[in-house]
Amino acid sequence: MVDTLETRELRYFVAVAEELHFSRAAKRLGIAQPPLSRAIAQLERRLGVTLLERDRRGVTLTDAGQVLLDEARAILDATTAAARRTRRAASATNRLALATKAGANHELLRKLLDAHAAAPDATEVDVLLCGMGDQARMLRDGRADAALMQRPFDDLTGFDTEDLLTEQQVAILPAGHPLAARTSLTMADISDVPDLPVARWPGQDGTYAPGPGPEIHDQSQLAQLIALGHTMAVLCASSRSWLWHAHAAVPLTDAPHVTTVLAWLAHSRSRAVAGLVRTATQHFPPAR
Amino acid sequence: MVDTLETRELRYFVAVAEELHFSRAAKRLGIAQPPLSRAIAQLERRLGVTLLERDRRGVTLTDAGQVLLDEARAILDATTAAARRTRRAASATNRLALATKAGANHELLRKLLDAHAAAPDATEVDVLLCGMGDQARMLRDGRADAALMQRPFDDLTGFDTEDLLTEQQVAILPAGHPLAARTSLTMADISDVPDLPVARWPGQDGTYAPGPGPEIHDQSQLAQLIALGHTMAVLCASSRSWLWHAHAAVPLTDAPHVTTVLAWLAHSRSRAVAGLVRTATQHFPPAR
DNA sequence: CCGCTGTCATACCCGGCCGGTATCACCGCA
DNA sequence: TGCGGTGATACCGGCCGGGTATGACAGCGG
Repeated sequence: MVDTLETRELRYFVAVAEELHFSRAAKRLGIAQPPLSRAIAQLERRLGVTLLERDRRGVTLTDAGQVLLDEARAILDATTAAARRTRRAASATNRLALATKAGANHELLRKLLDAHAAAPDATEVDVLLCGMGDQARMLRDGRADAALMQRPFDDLTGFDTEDLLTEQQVAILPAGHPLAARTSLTMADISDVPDLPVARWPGQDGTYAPGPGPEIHDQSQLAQLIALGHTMAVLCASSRSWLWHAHAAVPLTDAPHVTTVLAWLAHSRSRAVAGLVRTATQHFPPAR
Repeated sequence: MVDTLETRELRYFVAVAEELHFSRAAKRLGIAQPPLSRAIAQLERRLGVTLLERDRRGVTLTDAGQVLLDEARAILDATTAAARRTRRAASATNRLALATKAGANHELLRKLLDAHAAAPDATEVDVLLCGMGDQARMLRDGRADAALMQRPFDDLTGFDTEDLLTEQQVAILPAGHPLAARTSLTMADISDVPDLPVARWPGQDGTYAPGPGPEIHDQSQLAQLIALGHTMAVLCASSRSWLWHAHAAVPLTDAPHVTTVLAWLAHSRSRAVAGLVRTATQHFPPAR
């Protein structure tokens, strides 16, 4: 009845719960099937709960099993994150890993880094470029100490944040398109333009929502497709910095504003992170 | 080099890191000292990091050790929470544990429970009365599924919330006191009243901030002390419901408003919680 | 109806690891 | 220079996790 879930048990359970098949899970874990069955049975006995319903035709998760699956995944992620953070704290002492989207926020990042470098207690900053919402993952799994993220696009739960810059969104169009001549547009104007379907970005699970527009992986690809007149995109105003001559940016009056924030793990006790946050609050509009 | 931190290792490390003394830690863990030393050494070898500096005159934590201590505590809490949630999911199926402060929010709680009971998919609700910010702990460690908490007093990080009721704060005074005759007060009016020092509540770590006022443990004690004319307190307006004739409540014009919120664990997948949240959003002012 | 296949559970053995006791190396101290 | 007290080391025994072999059982095709 003691509630000491060993991570080994959790690893085993997650494997079985994901495969819903003991033999496959055992192979995935690199062990034989009987020890796996025994380990799961032992876990169930210790918890006093049946986690898996095994009857003819396969294995299914019980409600309790589903709960434990979610919890176990979180715990296992936390352990690997803990190991990484500990190693980083030992090796990269007095360094700070800042995750940011590749190819955006040049000026903002420059301004932040310059301000930080000028601070008296400046720590070295390693900038980690990552794509499309990888920042949250890197922050959570301990590879980064802080990140530049965007509200309302990114999932900020579990993070503390400091607002850095709020900006309008703009439509990026081929320069020659009729809509590019307008001084402003609305969301209604740009949805369902037959010859310019809006580009689709992957969601945070890596899949694409259905739609007519092309599937975009990175910014250079997007720039190319827009210049060719195959698509258009909605981006925040600072994206203007990397536009080509073949591009046009038109403000969107009714699109939600985008706030770039400095994010870090809630309850962080890192002195380096605290220093960066402090310079950020000092060099960017402190309150709304 | 593999990053599989076993919870046993983490338990051991936390004990040593907290005691800063191998023998005491071993006694606390119920094992002998040599296996403990070996386990810690093994953990350090596997991580490739020295966590503890042992030289003459005791043991101290390295920076990396401090990082791992924080992480390990969180992970261990998560495992016990996981065990509890799993057991509750199996036993109290289709029930829901709602944590709330003892002795507050009578009307609000009644209204919420009535609305929930009237919903078509009503699950049974177990109300857990707890004192002074225990709600957050019970939510985090899996003893409760949802809680009534108050912004800005309670630490809501890690929770999703739904605002239920925003109210003014009032000063609760002895009925006979001169200030009780006023129709409104400001924070300046009530600070530093020599004969009525403001009562002190414990912080979320259980300690009291220094000050002249009496240390308060619960509401009945506070009521008694106010009625005796020994202290005063600042509470949200709904506290009027339990006032005595010997009490007087005067609105505070410049105190921050208090919002009572329904809180639950972010990323919760519980159907029961979702149902309660749905009825809450329907029966309380949906948006500001 | 009967093997055949594939599932998970059971039985049994073995080796490694965890925990125990005994001891050492070292330091501060009287 | 003993003495108390620290953590580290040496060694041993039992337990438990992992392996192989096998069983119980269901679905299925002949």
